[in-house]
Amino acid sequence: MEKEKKSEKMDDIIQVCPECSSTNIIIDNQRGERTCGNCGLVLDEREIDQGPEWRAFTIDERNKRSRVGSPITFTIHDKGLSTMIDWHDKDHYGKTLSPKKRAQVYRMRKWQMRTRVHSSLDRNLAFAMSELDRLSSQLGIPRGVKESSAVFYRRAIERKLIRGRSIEAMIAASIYAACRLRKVPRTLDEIARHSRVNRKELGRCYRLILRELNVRIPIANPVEFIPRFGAELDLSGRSQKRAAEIIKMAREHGLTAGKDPTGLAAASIYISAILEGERRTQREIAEVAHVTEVTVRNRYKELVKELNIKIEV
DNA sequence: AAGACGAAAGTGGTTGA
DNA sequence: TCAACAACTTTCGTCTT
Repeated sequence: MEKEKKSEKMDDIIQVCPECSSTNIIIDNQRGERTCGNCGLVLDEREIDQGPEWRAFTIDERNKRSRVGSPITFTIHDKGLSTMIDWHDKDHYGKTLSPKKRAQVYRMRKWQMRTRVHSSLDRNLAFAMSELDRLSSQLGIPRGVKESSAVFYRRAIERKLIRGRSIEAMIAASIYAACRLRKVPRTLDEIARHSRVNRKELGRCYRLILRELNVRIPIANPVEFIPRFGAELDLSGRSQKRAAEIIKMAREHGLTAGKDPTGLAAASIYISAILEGERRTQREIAEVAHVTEVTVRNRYKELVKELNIKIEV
């Protein structure tokens, strides 16, 4: 019964394809596209996902988890879920409320405000989230990672780690942790530069988060830096791929332990760029990798020697 | 003149007693 | 808590292209 109603409604929405006037329109909820099954024309790229909110494994689960309300997000201090009581003393027909009702609504509003933003925790969160917004947009951090940062921060609050530390520092550390976890490498320096927190404090907060929240984050893999550095140096995909291969070889030879991953990435890029005939100077590479020429040099000497790579000048 | 190279001294963080 | 330690940086003079 329900289902029939729904499909009827769907038919209303779907028109004929303007290109070939076929009615065979395919809806791809995964990609959020509507395409014509006949000629392949994409009709609409931003179809609203009408599927359930979460993954469901049984039919029962699927029915229970229908989509309601706006999607929740961790980046708004109350996850976007709190109720709003509007300030007009009117009911929803537009009639003025009786004095008794009005007093009641007034009290409700008052408590609403008190419980919502005015508790110290939420004020903290509200401030933290605006800082998160600012930082992540300056650093160009993708949405998913931003959400992870928010989750870290919330957990940090739960464990009472914030008191006595600056919100800015903890937010910055949360972002760094999220970046590491989600493999969107940003260095401590980069984050420190955009926040008012110095590197040292940031590092301390980061380690605190790791320890107190029991997060295991794999050590940064130099390979993850290659696409970003490569793009900044305007290197071809071939060179980047080759650089990644060099890193892999280096790891097999046990050359990566204890070394600065950005330095390794820089050295492998230097080598691969030469091998692919796209030579970049050590200084250029050192600059985008935020290490010194000397480090690039040392690493690359080491790699060339240990891996028997021959470089023609 | 710019880039590459390497030595020497200094710095900040980790480790083990 | 402190010293030893490895990795990295800064600085600078020399060599190569």
